[in-house]
Amino acid sequence: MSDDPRPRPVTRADVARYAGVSTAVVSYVLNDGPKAVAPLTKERVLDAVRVLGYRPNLAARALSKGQADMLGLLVSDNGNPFFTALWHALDRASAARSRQLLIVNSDRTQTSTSDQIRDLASRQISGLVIANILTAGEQALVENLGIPSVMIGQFGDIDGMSGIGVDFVSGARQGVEHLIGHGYRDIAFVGSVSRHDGRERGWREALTAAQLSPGPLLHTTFSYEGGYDAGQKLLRDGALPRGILAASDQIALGLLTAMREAGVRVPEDVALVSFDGTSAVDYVWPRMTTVVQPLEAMADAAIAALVEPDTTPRFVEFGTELRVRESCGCPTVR
Amino acid sequence: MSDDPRPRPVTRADVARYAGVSTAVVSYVLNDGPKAVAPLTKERVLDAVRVLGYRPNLAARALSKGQADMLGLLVSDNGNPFFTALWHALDRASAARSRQLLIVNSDRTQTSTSDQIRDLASRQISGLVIANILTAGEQALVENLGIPSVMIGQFGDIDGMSGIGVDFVSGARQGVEHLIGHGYRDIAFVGSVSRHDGRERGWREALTAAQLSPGPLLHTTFSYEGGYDAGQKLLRDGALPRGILAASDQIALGLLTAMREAGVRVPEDVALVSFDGTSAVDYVWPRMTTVVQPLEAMADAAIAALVEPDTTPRFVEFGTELRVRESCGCPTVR
DNA sequence: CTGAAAGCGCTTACAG
DNA sequence: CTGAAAGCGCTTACAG
Repeated sequence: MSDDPRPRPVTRADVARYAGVSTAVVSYVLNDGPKAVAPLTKERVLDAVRVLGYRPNLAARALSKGQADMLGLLVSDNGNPFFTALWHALDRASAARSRQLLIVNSDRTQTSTSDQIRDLASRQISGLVIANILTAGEQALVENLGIPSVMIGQFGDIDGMSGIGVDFVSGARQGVEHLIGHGYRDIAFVGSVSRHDGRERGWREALTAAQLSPGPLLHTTFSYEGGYDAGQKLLRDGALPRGILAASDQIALGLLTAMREAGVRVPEDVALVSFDGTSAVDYVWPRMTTVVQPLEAMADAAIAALVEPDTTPRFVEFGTELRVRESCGCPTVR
Repeated sequence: MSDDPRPRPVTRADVARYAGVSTAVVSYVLNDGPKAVAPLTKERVLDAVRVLGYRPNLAARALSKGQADMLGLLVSDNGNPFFTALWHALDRASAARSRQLLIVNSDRTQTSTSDQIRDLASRQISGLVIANILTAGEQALVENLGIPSVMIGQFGDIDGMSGIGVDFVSGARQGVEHLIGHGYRDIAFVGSVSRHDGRERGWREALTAAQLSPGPLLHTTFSYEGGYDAGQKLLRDGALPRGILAASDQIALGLLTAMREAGVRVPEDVALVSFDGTSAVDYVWPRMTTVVQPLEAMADAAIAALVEPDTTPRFVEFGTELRVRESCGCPTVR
């Protein structure tokens, strides 16, 4: 906290006066347009900017242009490591394009998601990254507001909206095929209830292709607790599968804990492969073999879609990569 | 992405026209001042707002008031779970006071911290939370800009700036005393090189008070890798301590991995206590006994300091709480 | 209690 | 190539 009153900031008018030009010219120089400026005049203006330490008032610019150089980000759970990693990647990508990210967590019980969207709109954001699932009404609101938007990490293409996704089906298949490669024959899937989640389908496809019958299928929440509960259920039911594909790292961590508490060894008794590739699964033992989502590339694509908008909605799908550690039964490498 | 052109938004003038009043009156109603409005007039205005679905343009308001209802947050590493948790808490706290958080990561190599501070200032933020260490120049810049600011999670009081901290000394003492309570006599500390970090002092004090001589002291970086390296060094040096206080959860996770790789059992051979209390240490085995920082309360205090500014800089220190799990040698509870 | 009007600091169509 | 001026949508001192 400062005792001094806020000093009167340097404005465009000060710069214009110092450089002996009009404020319009200052704008032309600073924005590289829309008019050309004579080289010498330009020099004088830039000099004035430097000498006076001028910084444009971005609120004024946003008002004038009807648009701020900020992008909104709607996430559903900023406590979840996957969203944290996603945010991190989006933050880098937007910084690279000189955009500020305004993050809004739809977890907050006080404010409805619709209100949060309207809030962002009233801040004049020029684009919106949506990292959670919207209701039809919320989706319509975004469209009505006319804010360019892109969904990221969703279960698939959603009509009328641009999206960035990952090939869940082949990613899950990669993971299951690796487990099959270890010689395991009964392989379970622990994931969400959504029928749109390709991971469940990928799991089923891989097993069917190998002429194995899909093992236990458990639906749970996308969290550590969800994985823990699912693990306990598997243990209660008796017939433990030899391998498990978890739909997220957090679920896998919960499964790991449940197994350990029951004295079931991973990977000797049950092998695990997770999905996401967040750093959290590198800190446990055994380290998790995981299907990695290329978050950096996905984030870049999302920001690019907003910054260089293209009128037609597009859905871009990225491939995944299997990162082999020890939880699947592979030997330790370091 | 939407095909429609951005619709012309409803403005204050539309509301005024619909309600049959001046735009000034609309402002008085919406801002509850500075002038009183007759109850019936107020009703009409609120009705118009509702009917037209009016939302104030916050860029215009910010320009007019010279201040946006946004707070800046300067963090040094948004990939670090501790900062993530801190951000999460600050996000909640600022939402509770209807402020948006504008986060800036000083990790980004492209932009200097000073430029990031100026960027935030040009967005007309009304306050700044600083979660990293500033140079004297950066600190002076913040003061010159006249932005109310508060440092959080620092190593102690910094003159001229408000701060929110934690009692590192007594927190570390709590952790070490717990290890001493287990009967361990040689207890190491793994932390940062900073002489301002009270955790090292707390460790020393606790041992001295118990008439024990401080065990190995290792300085490393605040990261998983830093902990891993320190662990390897301890192992190389031969004489392993019976207990270790780690200055952060991440360091402790690194130590845990190093011990495991060497076949050293935790807590049977070496007991561990960490500092921070992030959720990451609950997912490993053994779960980490940790000195918890009250992030929610700290975040509330930080935001409060900015929203209800008080002219004189103050330093507020919070206490910590020991969360006992298994890494210290205590029996499993669940 | 209400309104007309100036002002916040930008951008940009228009005129020269 | 440059400038005078209107306009963006608010807030608020001033007048009534």
